[in-house]
Amino acid sequence: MAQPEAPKMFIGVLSKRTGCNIETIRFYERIGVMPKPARTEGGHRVYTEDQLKRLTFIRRSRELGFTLDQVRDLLGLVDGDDYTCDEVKAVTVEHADEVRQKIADLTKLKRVLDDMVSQCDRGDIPDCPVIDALLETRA
Amino acid sequence: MAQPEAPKMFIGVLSKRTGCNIETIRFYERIGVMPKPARTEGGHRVYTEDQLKRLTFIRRSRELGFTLDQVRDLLGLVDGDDYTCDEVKAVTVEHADEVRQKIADLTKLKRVLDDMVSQCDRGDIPDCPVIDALLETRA
DNA sequence: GTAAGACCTGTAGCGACTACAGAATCAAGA
DNA sequence: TCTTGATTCTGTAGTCGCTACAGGTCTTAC
Repeated sequence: MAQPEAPKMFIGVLSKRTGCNIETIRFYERIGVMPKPARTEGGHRVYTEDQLKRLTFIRRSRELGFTLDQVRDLLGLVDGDDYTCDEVKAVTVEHADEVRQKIADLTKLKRVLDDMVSQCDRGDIPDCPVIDALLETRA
Repeated sequence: MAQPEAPKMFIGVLSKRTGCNIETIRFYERIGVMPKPARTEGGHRVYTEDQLKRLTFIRRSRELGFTLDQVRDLLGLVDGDDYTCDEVKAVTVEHADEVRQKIADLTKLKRVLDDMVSQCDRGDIPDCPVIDALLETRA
């Protein structure tokens, strides 16, 4: 029954398959969101398909802007194995709300910046409305 | 002509008048965006109104999301004293553009999160569409 | 056997602060 | 003048999420 051995999944392959940079993978291991993988005799990390799945999960979560703490929460739920949809939803809704707030803040900001710029069209004179605005004490 | 001495502006007062936290003021001094202020005999920092103006400028700029590098640029222009409105405008437009991009990115993100949540309303069953989405390999 | 490439550990850096500890100074009241 | 309590001082280390080395070892194809 000796199967032909599949080539071992080293960190470089994992990196390519997940799009997650090698240094980052090792960093995730160090902080404990990724488990310590098996090693070759020489000490190279060898990963399983399950670990690839986990890293994909982490990476996707990060792309969606979850903090590593939130990722830890999500992983904790999934690891627990008896998570409910509601629990996961709670984390997600919380995050969505933070994003909403950030968008609102940035939108306000953008308006102020645009206003400043639009007063700026007087060319190359040194008297600048942007500078004036920046020197104003906060309302 | 000996005027009654005005009370010296210590760092605490500067902090309150600018809304900028004391540690941050010292940090700005260390990295060189704020000048080294005068000192009392005992070594306490004493600030001038000009320095308050400068800190206000920095703080306002940071509130508007300029990076410290951009703030340095702006200060460099103002310090040079012969800056033109166009130069200042360039920095501001560049920043406004970054903000626009950030808003666009976050808006996309928010949509994905909302989508995920909206599929989530099945209650407390463990099979969760958010988790499924996170496990998917990127498109 | 050799050589190129991938991998290893450990440490330090980024940006923009923030948070101490432990000592010294300042200013007002008794 | 002394004391007290608030403020300030310096210096260092921590935050977040990586990223970038240096200087070595392992794997693998030729």
